[in-house]
Order: sequence, then structure tokens, then C-alpha cells
Amino acid sequence: MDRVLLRRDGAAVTATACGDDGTPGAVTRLAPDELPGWVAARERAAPVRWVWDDTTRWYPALLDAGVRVQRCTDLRLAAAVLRRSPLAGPVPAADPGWAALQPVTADDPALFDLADPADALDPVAEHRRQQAAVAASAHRGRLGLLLAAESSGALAAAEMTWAGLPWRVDEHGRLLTALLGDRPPPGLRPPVLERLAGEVRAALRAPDLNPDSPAAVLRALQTAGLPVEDTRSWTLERVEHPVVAPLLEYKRLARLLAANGWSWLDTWVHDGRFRPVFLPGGVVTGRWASSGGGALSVPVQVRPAAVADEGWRLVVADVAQLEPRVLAGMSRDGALAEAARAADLYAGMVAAGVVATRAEAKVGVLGALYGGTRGESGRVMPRLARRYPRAIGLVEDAARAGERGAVVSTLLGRGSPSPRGAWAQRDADLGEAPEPGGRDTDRARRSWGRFTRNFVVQGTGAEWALCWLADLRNRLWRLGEGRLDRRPHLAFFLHDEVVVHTPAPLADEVAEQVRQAAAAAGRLLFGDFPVDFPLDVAVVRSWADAG
DNA sequence: TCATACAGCGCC
DNA sequence: AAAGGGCGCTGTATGA
Repeated sequence: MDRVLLRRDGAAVTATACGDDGTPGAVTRLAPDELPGWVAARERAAPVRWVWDDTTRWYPALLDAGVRVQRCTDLRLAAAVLRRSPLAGPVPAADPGWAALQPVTADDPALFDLADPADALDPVAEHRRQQAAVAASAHRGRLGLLLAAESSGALAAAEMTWAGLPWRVDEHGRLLTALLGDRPPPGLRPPVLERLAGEVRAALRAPDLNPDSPAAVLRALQTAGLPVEDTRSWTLERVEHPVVAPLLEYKRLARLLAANGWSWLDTWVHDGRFRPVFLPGGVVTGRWASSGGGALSVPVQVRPAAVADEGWRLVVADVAQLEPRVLAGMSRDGALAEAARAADLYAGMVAAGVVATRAEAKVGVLGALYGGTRGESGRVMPRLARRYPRAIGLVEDAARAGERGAVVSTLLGRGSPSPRGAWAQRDADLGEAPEPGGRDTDRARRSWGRFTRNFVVQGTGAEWALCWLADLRNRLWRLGEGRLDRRPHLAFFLHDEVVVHTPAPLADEVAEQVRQAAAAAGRLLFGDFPVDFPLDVAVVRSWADAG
């Protein structure tokens, strides 16, 4: 496939044809306003992979010009993966400028800023270096897939920000008013919160208490004789006192107001769209982060406001129990895969007689993934280890590796960071089994082991989701015609859930493609190993109607 | 006055 | 019911 590397050159853009090994060939110089048309023409002519320093610096302008590209290599993201990947071949380190490069946002003038640090980097050299690192890898298939998926994610992220999630300000406002009362002037509490604050103060005989101050609330609770050490909801729920009910209600509604109230609407919703910035690779495990509007934690409470346009639908799909399924696949644990054959993996475990109840299954699996050893989860673990030795062995190995300061890897080769801190330094220097340390050292060690245990599963889960998203993106494109936002398109992505905005007549076809993309992602990562990734798919007007 | 830390809670 | 992993965001509190 043709590779074309784009770079800025003063006011112009140069497009360099590259071989698969990154060897530069013919160069075309373009004025910036020629670029979209030229890219569109190349896209129409033949498959091409666009190579650029950073998708956030190139793609939004192309989308604004009505140009969608099929595939790219994002050198910034690829450099970040290769820098940590144990699977990368031995090549010289990248220019440290690549690690320092930050993504830019739409209102950021960086693309036309002469001081953009991206311009000091040599994308041709970095591309050759990266291609060499993949070519020299003992697992070039996996690593190449990871880089392609990461880059596809960057395209999908930019497209989702560009299209936005349809959001009804009127619906959201109605919801807020119903729960909080009318919108107050700036600096004042809405009526319902003001009333609850009064009830809390009365119950604690603390007329000046600010219920938004955890420290002040804690002092007031202790003064009233309540045996609490913090003011967390679940702590309060275990206490009997007249203040508990109004205080919990206050906290619930104050949270809604602060995180997703009227000022959230003013700030993040414009022209009927919520447009968060998605940051692919923003989390060490490979999950996406986001910036602006708390996109990855939009509460269920306000999802009724996400409503498809007139004549359109939302297709909402999520994977049930993604991580244990991924664990079954990556460890090739046939027994766990068998349990995963059921739509509900936990029910599958009960059916196989591993545990007595679904609740037990869930607590045990979560303990295996997160490193829970105490209580219920500690009691179930030995049974899981007996029945699912490969799966449990894999996460236990990852935990032990982390505890001795070693690096672990996802299926496709994303490496965990090296631990910081004295305990890890010493082990790394000695290159041998650690001496027993003090209590704090042991705690830090076990804590890092829980991180690496979870890293391999969460990270491989993120890889599955990336493959799903990348394939779905292309399937959706083929379903329609014209501009991206006139066709079925991705509108939101949340770790293991996607929201597609589609013309209503295509909704059922979209649902089918979402399922096929999930099956394809499973085959891509796990080949013929029989592990299912069943989806809950809903065709709805409002996000709140899914699930 | 500004920057940073912490508490708390939303999501997966 | 939480625990155990990963985040972002908001308010208050604190310290320069």
C-alpha cells in the first residue's frame, strides 16, 4: 500500500511518497488550501496510508474541508507505544521531542503557530525508525496491528469530536429543573439544594455549616457524636442519624449540579452537540482519556438528553464483561472461554458448577482482575484458580512480575511503565529477586503488582475495543454517502461501549455491522480460539433508552 | 492572588 | 456493599 508522509514546510505542505520501510521517494509541494483536494483525490484513486506527526494537527482541518481518510500512521502515538513496548525491535531511541509532543485541540492555534514544537521534529526519520522497530520485532504482526489500531483510533477520535454527540439542551434543562428547582443566579444554590442544606444544618445543630466542605461536615458529624472518619456516601449509609438522608441527597444533587449542571451545558454543548476531546492512548493501559466535559463519565442521570436528530437514531452497543472474555482469549483458557459462551459469563460459571451464585462469580472475577484478596473474593479465588488455571495463572504471573519490578505486556505489545521508587530501583540494579523490605516497601510492591495484574487485562481489553472501533468505522462509512455527518457515524466511545448516530432507515443495518465488527475484532486478536464477545445493541432515540 | 493537594464521586 | 485496577472533574483547603 502507498504511504504518503505529510509535513509542514514553512507555509507550504510537502507530501513525500514512502516505501514500506519508510524510504522517502517523490515529493510534492502543496499550498495549504490545495491539501484537502489533493488528499481527497489520492483517497479516491488507491488505498493510501497517510503518515503524519500527530492526527490532532492534521485531521480536523481535513474534516472541516469535507475530507475523510481511511487510514493513517500517527507518529506521536506510535512513538509512545514503541518507547515502552517489549516487542519492539532494537533500534535507536526516538528524538525525545516525540515524547514531549502534546496533542492540540480545535481552538488551539498550534497548527498555524510558528512555534509549534512539532515542526522541529523530523517525521521522515521517525517513520523509518518506527518501521525498522516493527520489522525487527519477533512479533511484528502483533505490534504492527497495535500501531495501526492506535492510529485508527486517532482518526475515529477526531471524527467523533467533529461530529459530536447530539445533545438536547432543553431536555437537560428540564431534567435539572425537576431535580434541583429553577436555575439560580450565579453564586447561589438552587432551591432544592438550599432546602436540603437547611435540613442538614438543623439536624447537626450547625447553623453556619457549609455542606460543600468535607472537612467542615466531618467535624460537624463528629461533634454530633457520629462514629465516622470520613464523609463518603457509603460511610454515611452505615450510620443511623436524621442527618444521613438529607446529607446523602444533598451530596447526590450537588454532584449533579457541579459536574453536569447548567454551567456544564453552557460550556460543553453548542449547536446541539456535545463535543468532548478524546485522547487515544491517554491512559497508560491504552485506554482513551478525554478532556473537557468529563466525557468518559457522563452520568446515567443526564443521558436522557442525548437524543438523535429528527429522523435519525442512536445505535448503542456495549460488550458484556469484556475483560474476563479478553482474559480467556489471551490466556487461551478453554474452560473460561466455555463459560464465556453464555451471554452472561457469570451465569456460565454458575452453570459449570464453579460457584454457587452469580454474585459469587462476579466478586471472584473482579478480584482476579483487580487483585482483591480479602473477604469474599479471597474465598472464591482458589476455586477459580482450580477451574481456570491458565487465566488465573496469567494474571498471577503479571502480578508477580510487577512485584519484582519487571515490565509486563498486553497481547499486542503495549508495555507497562517501569515502576518508580526506591524498591524498584534497587531490584532493577541487582537484577535478582528482591530482599524482603519494610512494611511500606511491601505495600508498594503489592500495589504495583495489582497495577500490572490489571494492566495486562485492561490493556488487552482496550486493544480489542480499538480493533472493534476501527473496523466499525470503516463499515459505517460504506453504509452511506456524502459527508461524514450525513452517513451513519461514530458519535461516542466509552471503553467498551459505542454510540452510533444514524439515519433511522439504516439503524438495523448499523446494528448488524456493530455485531460483525465485534466478531471481527475477536478473530483479529485471538484467531480461531473460541471466545465470544456478545453485544447488547439497542436502536433508540435517546441514549437513556439503551440497556 | 495563584498554584497545587485532597476529598469525593461519576464512569469503565 | 465494597473491595481490588484505570481515569476526569469540581469544590474546598492550604501554602507560597
